Amino acid sequence: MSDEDAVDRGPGRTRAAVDAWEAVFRLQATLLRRLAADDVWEDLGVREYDVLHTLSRRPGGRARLGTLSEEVYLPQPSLSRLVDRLERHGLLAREPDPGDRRGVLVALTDEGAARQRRIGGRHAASIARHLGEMEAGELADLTRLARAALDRATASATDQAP
Amino acid sequence: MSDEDAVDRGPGRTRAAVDAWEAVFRLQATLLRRLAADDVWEDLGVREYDVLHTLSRRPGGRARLGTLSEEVYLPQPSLSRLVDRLERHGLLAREPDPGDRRGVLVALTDEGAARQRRIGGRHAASIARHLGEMEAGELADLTRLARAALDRATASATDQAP
DNA sequence: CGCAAGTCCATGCGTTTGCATGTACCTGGC
DNA sequence: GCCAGGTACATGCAAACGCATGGACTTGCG
Repeated sequence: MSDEDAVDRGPGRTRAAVDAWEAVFRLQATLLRRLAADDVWEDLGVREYDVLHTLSRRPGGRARLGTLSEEVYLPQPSLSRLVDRLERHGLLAREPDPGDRRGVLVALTDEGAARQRRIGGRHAASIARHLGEMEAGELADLTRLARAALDRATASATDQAP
Repeated sequence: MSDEDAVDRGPGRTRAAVDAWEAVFRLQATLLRRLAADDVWEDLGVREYDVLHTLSRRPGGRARLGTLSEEVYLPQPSLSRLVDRLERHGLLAREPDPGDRRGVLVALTDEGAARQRRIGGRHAASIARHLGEMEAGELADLTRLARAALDRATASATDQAP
């Protein structure tokens, strides 16, 4: 995904960062394609499932639309329409937020929760099929390092002149 | 991104795989958003740049459209239109493939190559800014493990009954 | 209280996406 | 050489995306 040399702390430093990004990018891209291709999604897409999944791990199976928007990495207007669709399919419902009348709570219906569990089980198996070949230690290390990188990136998000 | 327990070789095995996928997915998603938000892209998008970049590392700065399509993880019709746009901007050109008259070679123009270098340099710096906080060892391990995972995933793509 | 500024979600609109299909070309068997 | 089947790219069309904006509500300050 990238090129060239740059500043910061050393020349190979940039190269190492770029290599890491490229490797992670490639891994995610091909894995996502494979997972999406696996026939586990019934009639909805990966993004739709991600919303159901995220809601399912929330107390009460509901969350504010804005919150959800950040958690599933989807811009708010896109999520709003996606919720429209899932609502039409009866998998979730909008409710007014009692504490803030501007807000909207998105809630999993029973059918939505059931659907999430069915798909979730198959999806997990699918992931295991694709990554299961890795040794347990490698898998754990990959998880740890990816989380570490995410932490660093999140931390360093504090720049830009105000 | 996922849930539940499943089969394969053990119970925690699936959990470990799911955790790894989730960590990698999150890392890529937030990093991609950050990188896309960094003001280095002039007037084109990440996907457009990816095409220029991929072409730039090819002998002659050209490749078959189909080949390119796989390398940038973009379905062929989508790439075809994306090439339309870049062609309109004068950054690349279509040429007939001399060896196969069905084929189309996509070639970087001089302007396209120059643009790629400019953006590439800034983009690399941007990556270094976001990941540079990591220790060199961690960065190298992350790269190694992501590549290993990709290899395993690619290898195990040989199933499904014929 | 009253109002200016800010937050939250929905919608208009132009662009991009991707599936399904069409057209041109290549290849192998006869 | 010819034709059936396969491959490569383009295009029609419906869906989805995302930015910019609009309308509803909240908050904080005078």
